[in-house]
Amino acid sequence: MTTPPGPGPETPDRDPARRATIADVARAAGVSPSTASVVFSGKAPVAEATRQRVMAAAAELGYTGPDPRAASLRRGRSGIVAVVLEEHLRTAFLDPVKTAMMDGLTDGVATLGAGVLLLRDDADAGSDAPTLATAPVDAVVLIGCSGRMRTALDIVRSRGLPVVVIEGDAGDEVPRIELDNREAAGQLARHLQGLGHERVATVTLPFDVERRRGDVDEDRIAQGTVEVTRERLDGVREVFPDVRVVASSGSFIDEGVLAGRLLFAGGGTRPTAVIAQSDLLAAGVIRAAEEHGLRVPEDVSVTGFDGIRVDGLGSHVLTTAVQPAVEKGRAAGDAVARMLAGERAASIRFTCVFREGTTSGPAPTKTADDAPVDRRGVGDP
Amino acid sequence: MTTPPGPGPETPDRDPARRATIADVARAAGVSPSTASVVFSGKAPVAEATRQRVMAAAAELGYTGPDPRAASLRRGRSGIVAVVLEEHLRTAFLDPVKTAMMDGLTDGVATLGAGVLLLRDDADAGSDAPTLATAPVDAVVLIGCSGRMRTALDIVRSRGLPVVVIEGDAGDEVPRIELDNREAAGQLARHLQGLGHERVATVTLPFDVERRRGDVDEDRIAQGTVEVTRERLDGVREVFPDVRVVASSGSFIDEGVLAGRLLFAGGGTRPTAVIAQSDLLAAGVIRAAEEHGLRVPEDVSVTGFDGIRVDGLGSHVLTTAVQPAVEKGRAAGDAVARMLAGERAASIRFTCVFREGTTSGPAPTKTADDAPVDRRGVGDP
DNA sequence: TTGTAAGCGTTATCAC
DNA sequence: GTGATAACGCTTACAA
Repeated sequence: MTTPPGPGPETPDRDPARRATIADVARAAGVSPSTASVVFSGKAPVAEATRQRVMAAAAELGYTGPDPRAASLRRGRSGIVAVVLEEHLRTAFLDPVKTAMMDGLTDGVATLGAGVLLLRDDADAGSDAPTLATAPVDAVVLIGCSGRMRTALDIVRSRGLPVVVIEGDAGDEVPRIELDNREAAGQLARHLQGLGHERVATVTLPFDVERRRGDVDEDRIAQGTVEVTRERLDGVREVFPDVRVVASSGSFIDEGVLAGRLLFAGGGTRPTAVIAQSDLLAAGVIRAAEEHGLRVPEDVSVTGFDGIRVDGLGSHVLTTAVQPAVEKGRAAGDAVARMLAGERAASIRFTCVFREGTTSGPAPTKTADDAPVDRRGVGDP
Repeated sequence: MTTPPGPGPETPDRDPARRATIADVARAAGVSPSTASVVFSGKAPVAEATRQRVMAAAAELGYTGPDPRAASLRRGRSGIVAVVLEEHLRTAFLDPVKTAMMDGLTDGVATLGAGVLLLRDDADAGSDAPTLATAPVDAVVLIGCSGRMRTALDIVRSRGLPVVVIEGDAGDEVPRIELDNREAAGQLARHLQGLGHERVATVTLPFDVERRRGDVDEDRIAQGTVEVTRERLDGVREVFPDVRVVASSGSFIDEGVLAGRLLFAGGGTRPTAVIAQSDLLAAGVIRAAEEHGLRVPEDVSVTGFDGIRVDGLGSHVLTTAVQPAVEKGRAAGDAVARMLAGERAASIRFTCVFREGTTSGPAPTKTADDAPVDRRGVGDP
């Protein structure tokens, strides 16, 4: 009685305003829902004739495949991996290293059949944007290591989601993808030492969420929460214990310029070599040096870190530690995949490759107590 | 009978290996599931005492809130908006305009309580990554206008998802966010015309998915599928109908360099002004000009498009059309929000602002039939 | 190869 | 303010 004897299956017993469901399709095709489901998932063999009938019915009803929401509830998987960045997207993607990493990551999770949901670690109570606490994700990748990462980590753990950390320490339970920051930085420092440099300064990434610029004292170093910064600094200090430490507020060319001005314009003794903790910072330092009439590498050597292509470096080739950024991302994706498969993912430590460029050279022979003359007098009143 | 008289609620009638559900919490708290649900959603008033009991039970059971998958099935919303990019992520995020747009977009969708899922328009059958066809998203934002966008559009429409297009034409049904490309380009051209330029070339974005570099003939222009490219070109041709057209394969400084070399090294007559369709291209053109010993703007004027900050431009300030990239993204987010709310979102057309910089100047006075001498002889054998 | 049936964990609705 | 009930749309043992 509920099904009026209409002129065929094209008059099914359902509200036409409603979207068709797989049950509708099955009914129209005269098969069971499970068969229809299998036709779409391909998880079991189906007779070709049956398949055709189901597809035809689907086309007829405008059914375009299983509702992902229902499927993910049933399967217990959403096919989405959250990536938690510690900053504004614009900022995150300004950093070529992060971009490369993201690329590897999307690759990595794609093999697992997942997509990447961008999340910020400060998207909290205020807005009702999907947070780590509410997003339908299967796993989480944490990038960076700000203080807020602890919060993120707590949420993730209480949700019981697999998690991988890139460049950060989340305890032994959590697999991490890291770099031999200390060793690579040490190598750069030794390179400069071999060239005879003694008055060396280093321009670092931020030490903490405050991201304050300028000279840094021991206290702040000790209290720093950003692992990478400290590791790279430690590597340098092994070689140059008394290195002057200037912090930037982020990995940008402009920040490098600011730090460089501080180093070169200041009245004190100028360094003959600057070890920047990123290529972008290094590019800025070089620019600042040139602003002050200093030649690179004749008057001052500058090294970077990352091994990315930096625009605006002119003909310089940066002496730097090349890190496998894309691979790092891919490794994170793989680790997530493994955890989702129930395996235990191990932490991975990647190795940087030292690359000698044209921005480092022999230390200038000392003429006086001071550094080379500022040929353009920019720093003078 | 099913609940053994254990020593209290901490011995609930459930498999302890399973994650607690809201039903478990409700049972432990001695309330109904609906009440427990309301405690978490806050969608209805609950007595404080009840609330406390539920929260306590949740804490006890390690329940951290509703399962997003189940909630999204029930609600019919996943809180996720897909963003379809026409390229590799790394490539997409290399483009400052896109990054800025993405930023605005995440802002825009956040007001709606949604996150952004990154999708590529070629992530198809091959892998089983979540595609437009299978991702649990509430709405879709299409960026760009490659040929593959049509496919994406078909999928989206058959799924009945709200969709917004940024910089592309998807028919009148689909709200779009666009720019006054033609007018803005025309303005730049008139600016150069006013400065006396006659031999003008333009370096364009790609015309089609092939992205072939080099001089372009009428046929290819006519067959071009990329709206932006054509619109900006049209604007220029209104003023300079015979402009030489050189296509790049993307908005990159390097591409600008290649195009610039073609223009400046070639034996033919050199342009006195180059209208690049993006700031990055313009930066490359400038670099190429300087390679060839040409001064900007004395020997050749160069204009860009976008108004982003370009690193590596030295002291130049680009003459360009400044587009409101972040606003575009936010507008897309807003449009999606409106559509999700059942309203009909209108298309929006943003306006660029002409900015005169230091890279454009009066046309050099003609000395011979040829362009200024290549002072460094780079182009000579 | 196909069908039956039992959920997946929530939340909207409505009655109390 | 709280509770019973019925979906939401699908998948997958298991049985036939």
